[in-house]
Amino acid sequence: MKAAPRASGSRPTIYRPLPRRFFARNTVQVARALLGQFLVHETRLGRVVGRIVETEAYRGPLDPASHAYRRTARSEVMYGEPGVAYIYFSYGMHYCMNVVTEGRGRAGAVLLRAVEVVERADSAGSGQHGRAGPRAGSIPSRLAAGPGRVTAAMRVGPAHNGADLTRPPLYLARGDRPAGRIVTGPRVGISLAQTRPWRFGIAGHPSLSRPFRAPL
DNA sequence: ATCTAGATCGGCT
DNA sequence: GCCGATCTAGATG
Repeated sequence: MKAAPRASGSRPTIYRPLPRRFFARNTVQVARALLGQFLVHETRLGRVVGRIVETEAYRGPLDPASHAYRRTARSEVMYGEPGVAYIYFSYGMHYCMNVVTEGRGRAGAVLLRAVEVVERADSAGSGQHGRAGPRAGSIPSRLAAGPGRVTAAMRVGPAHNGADLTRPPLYLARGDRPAGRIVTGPRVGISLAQTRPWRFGIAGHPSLSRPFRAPL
C-alpha cells in the first residue's frame, strides 16, 4: 500500500548521499539536477531536511555575475574540489549556500535559493503546551523560501565554508524527480549577465523565493 | 585609507 | 512597490 502523498511526494526514511561525481560536471546541468534532491543536516539537536526547489548556476571567468569571475581568496573554494560548500556573507545580514561544481581548477557553483523544509528536529510533537497549537506537526512552506532563509532554516553558517557535502553531518541526498515541470528564468538580484537564464525552479511550488515570469 | 556595490529580507508608505 | 539595516570583498588612491 501507498503512504498518503505529501505536497512533494513521499520521502525516504534513510538518505543516501549523492556521490562526488554528481557535482563534477557542467554547472548548469548540476543546477537543474539538484531540483528535487535533499539537503540534510544532522545537528546535535536533531536532523533538518529540505527538498531543493530552486537553484541558480554561477560559473567562472566568463560569467561576470559570479564571484569566481575573478580568482581571489574568497572565490578560491569555487575553483577547488566539487561537492564542497561555498558560503558567503551577503548584505551584512545573511549567509548564502552554494555547492561547488566542475572539476578541480575549473570554477563553478550552484546557489541554493529555496528548499521545502520537510523535516526538522523541533517540529515533531513534544507538546510543551497543553493543547496542540497551529505549529504542531506543520512546517511553514515559506520557511526556507530564499537563499538567506535556506541557511537560517538549515542551520548553515560561515563555519561550513569548504565543508564536504558528500557525507554527514551536512550533505546532499538523492530524492525523487520533481513533481512539476522545471521552469527557468534570469538570475535574481544581479545586474550583469541578465540574459543568462540560469535560475531553475519547480513550477508553481509554494516554497519558491518568488515567482518565475510566465512563458511567452 | 577610503569607497562602493552587492547572488537579501522584512516592514511599511 | 520602495526603503533601510548592516557588513565585507575587492578596487582604487
